[in-house]
Amino acid sequence: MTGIRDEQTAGTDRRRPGRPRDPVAEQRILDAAIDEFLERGPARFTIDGVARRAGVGKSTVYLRWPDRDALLVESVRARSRSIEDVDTGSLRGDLIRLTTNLLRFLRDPLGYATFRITVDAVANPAYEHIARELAQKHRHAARRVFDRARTRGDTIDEAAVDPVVECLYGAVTMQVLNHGLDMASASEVDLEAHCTSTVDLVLRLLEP
Amino acid sequence: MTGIRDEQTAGTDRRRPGRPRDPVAEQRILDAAIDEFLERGPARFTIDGVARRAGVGKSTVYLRWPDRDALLVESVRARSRSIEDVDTGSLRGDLIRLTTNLLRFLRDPLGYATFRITVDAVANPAYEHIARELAQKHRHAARRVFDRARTRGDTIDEAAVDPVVECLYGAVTMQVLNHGLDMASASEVDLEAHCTSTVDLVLRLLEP
Amino acid sequence: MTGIRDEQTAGTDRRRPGRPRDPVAEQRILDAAIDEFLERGPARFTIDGVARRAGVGKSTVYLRWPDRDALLVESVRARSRSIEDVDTGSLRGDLIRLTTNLLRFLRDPLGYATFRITVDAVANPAYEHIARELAQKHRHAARRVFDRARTRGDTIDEAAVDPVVECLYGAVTMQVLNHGLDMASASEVDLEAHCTSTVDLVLRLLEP
Amino acid sequence: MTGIRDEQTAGTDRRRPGRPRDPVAEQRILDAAIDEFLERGPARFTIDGVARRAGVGKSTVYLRWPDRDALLVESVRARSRSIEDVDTGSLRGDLIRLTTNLLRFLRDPLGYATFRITVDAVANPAYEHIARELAQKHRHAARRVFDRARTRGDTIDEAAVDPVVECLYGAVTMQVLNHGLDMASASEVDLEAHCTSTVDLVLRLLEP
DNA sequence: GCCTAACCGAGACGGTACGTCGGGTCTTTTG
DNA sequence: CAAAAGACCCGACGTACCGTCTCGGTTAGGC
Repeated sequence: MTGIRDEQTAGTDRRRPGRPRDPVAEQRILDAAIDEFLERGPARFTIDGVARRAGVGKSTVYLRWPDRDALLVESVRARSRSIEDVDTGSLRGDLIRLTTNLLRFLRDPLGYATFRITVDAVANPAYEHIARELAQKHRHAARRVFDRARTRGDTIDEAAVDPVVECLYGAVTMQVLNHGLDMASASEVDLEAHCTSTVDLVLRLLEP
Repeated sequence: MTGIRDEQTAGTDRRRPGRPRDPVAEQRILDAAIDEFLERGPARFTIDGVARRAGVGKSTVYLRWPDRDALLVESVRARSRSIEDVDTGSLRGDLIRLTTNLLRFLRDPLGYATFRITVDAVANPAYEHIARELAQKHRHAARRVFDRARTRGDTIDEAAVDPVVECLYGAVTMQVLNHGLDMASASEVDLEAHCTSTVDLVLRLLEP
Repeated sequence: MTGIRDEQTAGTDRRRPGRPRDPVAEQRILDAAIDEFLERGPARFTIDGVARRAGVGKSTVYLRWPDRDALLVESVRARSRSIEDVDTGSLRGDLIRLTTNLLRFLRDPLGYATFRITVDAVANPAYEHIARELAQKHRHAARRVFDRARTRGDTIDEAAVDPVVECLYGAVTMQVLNHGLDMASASEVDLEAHCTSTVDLVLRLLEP
Repeated sequence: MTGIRDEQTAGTDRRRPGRPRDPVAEQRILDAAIDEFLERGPARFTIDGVARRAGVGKSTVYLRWPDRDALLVESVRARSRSIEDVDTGSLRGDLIRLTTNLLRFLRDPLGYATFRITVDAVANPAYEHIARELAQKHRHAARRVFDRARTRGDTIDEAAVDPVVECLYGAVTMQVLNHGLDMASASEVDLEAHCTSTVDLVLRLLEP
């Protein structure tokens, strides 16, 4: 999946004329952007600050990203923990793992930033791309889990699959939204326990 | 619930000395703020713009709201449809109505704005108040629905109530997030149909 | 003669509501601009630098002057020695004084800057105003000198007056242009001596 | 007189190894520079613009001229009408021709540009070379005129020669400065008439 | 017929300044 | 004597050039 970053090579792998872009600068900018983001938050995230921190001219930044928002999205996207696949051997285990992963993701500053951007995307077309990408990732992860369950011979009420996934993801999101500030110090164990109980509850809906 | 707005008269109806506040200014600012918000979105919402639009000096705004975020919150809050109580005579009917209301709320620009502010509240303490208020409203609405169900003699698995509500609200939120851009033209009937099927699904979880 | 500076009160001496422009800031900007100009020259003269030096925000500068050129012109104009009237009792004395003044003016960095701006004015309309003003001043000064001569009863070839003045001013300008860099250390006495000899020469042209 | 342009062959006419410079590029750059200069003026004259216009890389420009100012000077110099010698058979005729030539030169955009550069040269050492060169040309032209007059047996007040030339050149310059904008449409005949009357006036100063 | 060196175009690089805009404060006049 | 108006300082925005640099590729003479 390509990023929002302006692509130097458009539709061709042929080398473009002129001095090639410095790949080191690219990484330095992204690193600086992450630091800037984590230190100052999304509102006080500044192109000037990123360029200064990266030891790079502003034009070098603007050559790659069209504006502040694009850099913000890209830098967050580049670092946010991806939703890796899970395979615990059972549908229940997979769903618990999946849900816990999402909860962990949302409680991480970068993950939550990604979520915020996703939320903004409904109103801000600049963010649409990253939003779609994230939604797709989550859908794919869920699909794989259920595909494996079917392969194992589990009997599943197919009509319930999509709504159940929606409920699970939604319940986790609600958790973070409603208790985000209070559960700041919740332990990993608590997270998993909560996810387990939620999964055990909705699992009944999948029985035919 | 009072607003965040600075109050001039604190506990007394006695006329305060000095020039009285322009009673019209308040409303003109709020109206202008709403317009500004709807036209330019939350990120490009500016005090300068609101003041200009309202035909008012910036300090007139700052006299009433401490900063940009406070005005943004207040103006959105003042206009966003509140979650009114529902009573259809059955738990199922109430939940369908409740869910449909939330879906409608989130699909309205101002309602969605309120949601975005709630999301930002996790990172921005300035928004904490409105976020808590909204969450509380939703919780209360749900609680009333279930209280009435108990009064009617319905047998409910009490342990499942909170998770089920969380799932319902979460599922609706996921709907808007994932299909927000695509379902722009979905009809009212579709909304209700979708909510009905979701409610019918999770309703099984409440049976003891 | 008013400057190019944006006028706050347009067509009325009535005090405007709101905080008035800080007259101190005005002067601090002009002083800083002069310093900036003298230290770095017209090409490296910078609004950022002036604002920094004056301890003033850039917007405070842009509130008064529309752009870099306007501030440059105004600051130079404000300080450049004006062509004061001279009255030595004789036409010859007056012309020597007038010519020496112009020579001194042109050899002073600010005066020369004014001259450069005048030269640029032919191509750059932004400078037209100051150019016309300077030319007019010089014309008036010469006119007064000759008016007094006529009053004293001197017989003058009227047809020669304008060309002679043109020659005198032009000769001085040529001096500065051609020897500007070399005569950096010329003394005041030298200046006057040179002007005297030129005046004595062209004075013959005024005899009827 | 050689230009400021970097010379490829330093002190030897021996062919240097490597690819020789493209002689066409040289001319294309100069042409583009002239166009750029005439369209945008000296202040907004940019190397980027010249290179773009000439269809040439920036390095090709910087290989030949050390910086923006040098290219500006060279391009103007290369095109500005040179002060050719004049020989009409009489001192009066020569001076009229000389003066008219200068007036025409100054009223031409490129000629005036050269003059502006000369004026800037007093403060900007980068322009010193072209300024000296122009002054020298003018001095030589005048010297030749007077040499021929002496050869023809004219009796001339030698002490008055230099000041008179200074006055003539100066008067023409003043003309352009003061009336530059207004006399835009003056005809060739008018120019010559004005020069004639000025020459006729100052000619008296040369009689011993 | 390669080798080497300088040129060519293209364009990225770190900088600096531009003129605009917005946030939140401060200083006047107004009611 | 507080409200209102608007100037204040600050600093980021995105753009445009500067003069330098690094590419891939071209064009000659020397070997």
